[in-house]
Amino acid sequence: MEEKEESVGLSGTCEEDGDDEFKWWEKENNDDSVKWVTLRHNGVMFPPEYEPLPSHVRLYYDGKAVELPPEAEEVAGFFAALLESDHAKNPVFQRNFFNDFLEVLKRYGGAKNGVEVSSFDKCDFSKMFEYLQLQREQRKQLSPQEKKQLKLEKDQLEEPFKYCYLDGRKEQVGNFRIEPPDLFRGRGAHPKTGKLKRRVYPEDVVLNMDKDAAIPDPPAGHKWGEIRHDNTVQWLCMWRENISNSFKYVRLAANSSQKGMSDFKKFEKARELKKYIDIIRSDYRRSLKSKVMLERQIAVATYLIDVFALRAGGEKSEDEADTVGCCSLRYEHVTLKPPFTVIFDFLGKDSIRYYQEVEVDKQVFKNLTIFKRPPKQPGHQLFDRLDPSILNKHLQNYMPGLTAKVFRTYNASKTMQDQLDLIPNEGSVTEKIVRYNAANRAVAILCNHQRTLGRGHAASMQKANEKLEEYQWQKIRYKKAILQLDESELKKNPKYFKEIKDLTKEEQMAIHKRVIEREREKYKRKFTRENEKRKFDKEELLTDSQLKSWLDDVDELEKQYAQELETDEIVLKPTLLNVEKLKAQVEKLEQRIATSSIQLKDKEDNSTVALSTSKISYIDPRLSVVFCKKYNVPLEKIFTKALREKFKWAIESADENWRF
DNA sequence: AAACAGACTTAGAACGATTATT
DNA sequence: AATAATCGTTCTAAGTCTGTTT
Repeated sequence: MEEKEESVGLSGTCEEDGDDEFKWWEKENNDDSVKWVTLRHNGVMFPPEYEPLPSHVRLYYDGKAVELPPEAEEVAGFFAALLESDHAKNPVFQRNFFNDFLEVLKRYGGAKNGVEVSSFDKCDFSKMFEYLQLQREQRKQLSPQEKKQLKLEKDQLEEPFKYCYLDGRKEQVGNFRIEPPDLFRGRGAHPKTGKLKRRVYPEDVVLNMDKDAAIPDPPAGHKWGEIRHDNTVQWLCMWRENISNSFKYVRLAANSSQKGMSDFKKFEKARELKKYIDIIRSDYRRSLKSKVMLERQIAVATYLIDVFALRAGGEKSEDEADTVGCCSLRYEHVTLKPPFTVIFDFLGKDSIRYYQEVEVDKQVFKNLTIFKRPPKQPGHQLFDRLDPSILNKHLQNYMPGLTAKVFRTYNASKTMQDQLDLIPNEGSVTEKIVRYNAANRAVAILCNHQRTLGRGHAASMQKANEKLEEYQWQKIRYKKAILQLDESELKKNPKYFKEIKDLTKEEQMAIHKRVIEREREKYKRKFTRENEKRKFDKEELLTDSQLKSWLDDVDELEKQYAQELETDEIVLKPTLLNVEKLKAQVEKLEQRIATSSIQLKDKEDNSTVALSTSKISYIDPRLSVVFCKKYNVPLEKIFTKALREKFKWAIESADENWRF
C-alpha cells in the first residue's frame, strides 16, 4: 500500500489534487509537439493468470473426455464461451481457432490421456460451455452485499492504475488494463477472425514516462520490455499485438486535458473549413470538367466526400476484411442509372454496409461513367489515379491541416446546427429532446452510423404492434356498445362509427386468442408466485381449485368473445353501460393509440441508427450546450455524466450566442 | 513515390446498471 | 418482485493520417 502511494506520490512538484482545476481552454496553446514535461504512473494492470477448470469439466472428442494441458484448455475455453454466438458458427472463425488451438495443444505435449485431437467436427465444447454459463449465473445470483464486496476488491486492485500525473496534475487513465488473451473477433469477413490473441507479458510492454519518474515494479518474476522517455507522444504504455502485428496503447481517459485539447482542436479545424468551403466547392465543380484525368478524379472524390460524407478510403491489405472508402471504391460498388442516379453499395468501416440510391450532379454522373469505361471491369479501382495522400495534399493547398475527415466533422456539425435552428422554442422538455434526437439522427444518417438490431428487437416490435391492434379492437368494441345502447348515435355522427367494420372476423379471432392466452398466463403466474411466497412465509397454500376457478373465469370470457363474434352483441360490465362513459373510454384509447404509434414509429426509425457515435465524435458539443441553454433543457438529458466530463471545455466556454 | 511504422481518432459489440413494465 | 427494455460504459477493432525510410 505504502509503496503504491510513494511512486505516484512522486508527482512531486506542482499543484494540489482536486479543486484548482486546469482550465486549459482559457489558455493560448498552439504548439502540441511536446505533450508533457513530467509524466508519472504505475504502469498497467495485467489480467489474472488462467485458472484451470475443475477436472469433471472437459472437452469431449469423438465422445471421449480429453485431458488438456491448461494452456490448451484455456484456448478451448475461449471458443466454448462463444459457442452460442455467431462467431462459433463462422467457418473461418472455426478454422482459425482450431489451427491455433492444435498448435498450442501440440506445443504443450498433447492431451494428457492420449486422445488424439485432429478434427474440429469431433469436438464437443458443450460441457465447457455449460460450466461457464453456470459460473456466470452464479455470479449474477450473488447477494447485493457479496457483489459490493467483490466490487470493492476490484476497485482496490485497480486504484493504483486509474490515475497518472501529467505535469503534476492528476489525470484519469483510459484503458489501464492489458487486453486479456482471447480469440480475435474480427468484424465482417475478416480472414484472421478466430485466431488466438496471445497473452501479453510485462516483457512485451513498453512504458513511457519522464526521466525522473519512479519505474513501477513489474509483476513478480518479470521485467518490463522497455522504459522510454518520449514526451512527443501521448501514450503511457504500449505493446505489440500478434494478430496484425500492430501496436496497442494505454492512454489518458476521454475527460483528460490532453484528449480535451485534441478534441477542441479538431472542432476548431472543422470550423476553419467554413472559410474555405465555398471556394473548395466552386473549384471542384469547375474541375469536374478538367482535361486532366487526375484533376477530374480529385474533383469527383472531393464531391463524394463533401456531399455524402464518405471516408477517405485507404488501401487495405489482403489479410483484412474487404472494406472500402471513397478512394478505394471499385467498379462494382457504383451502379449508374441514367440520367443522374447513382447507387452506392459497398462495405465501409467495420463492414457496415453503405447503400444509397441518390441523384448526383450531372457532370459527376458523366465522370463516373468515364471512370467505369472499358477496359475497366469489376475488381478495378474507380479512382485509379488517386489515394488519400494525394487527395489530402490537394486539400492542404486550400487550408493547412485540411484532410478528408475534416469534411465529415464539418458537415456533421453544420447539419446539426441547421437542424437545431429549425426547432421552435416551445413545448415540453420531453418534446424538445425528441426534436434534438431527430436532429442528431439526421447527422447519424449522414455519417451512416448503424447498429445491428438487438436480439429481441423483432419480437418487441411485434409485441408493440399487437398491443396497438388490441387498443384498436377495444375501441371498436366500445363503439359498437354505444350503438347497442342508443342507435340514434349513428345518425348524429356516422363518421365516428365508420371504423367499427375495420376488423375482419379473422383479425378479431386472432386478437381474442392473444388476449385470452395472456389472461391465462397471467393467472398461472400469479398462482405460482403467490404460492412461492406463502410457502416462504409458512402460510396456507392456495389450492388447485382456486387456480381452476380463475381459469374458469377466463374460459367464460373466451366464450363470451366467441359469442360476440357470432352475434355481434357486445357484453360489458354494467358500470360501463352508459353512452357518456363509453365515449370517455374511447377517447382514452385514442390518446393511447396516438402516443403508442408515435413511440413505435420512433423506435422503428431509430432501430438501425446509432446516435451515439456522432454525438461523441462529430457534433461540436458546444452546439448541444447552446441548445440546452437557449431551450431550457437540462444538459444531463442530452449528455451522460461521462460525456459531461469529456466535454467540460465546451460546457464552460460556450455562451448562448455561440455558433459553429 | 512507394512502403512502412507509428500514433492517434472513430466504431459497433458486449456487458453491466438502471429504469419501466407487468 | 420479477422480468424486460433501455441506457450507459467498457472494450477493442478498424479506420485516418503523419513522418520516416528506401
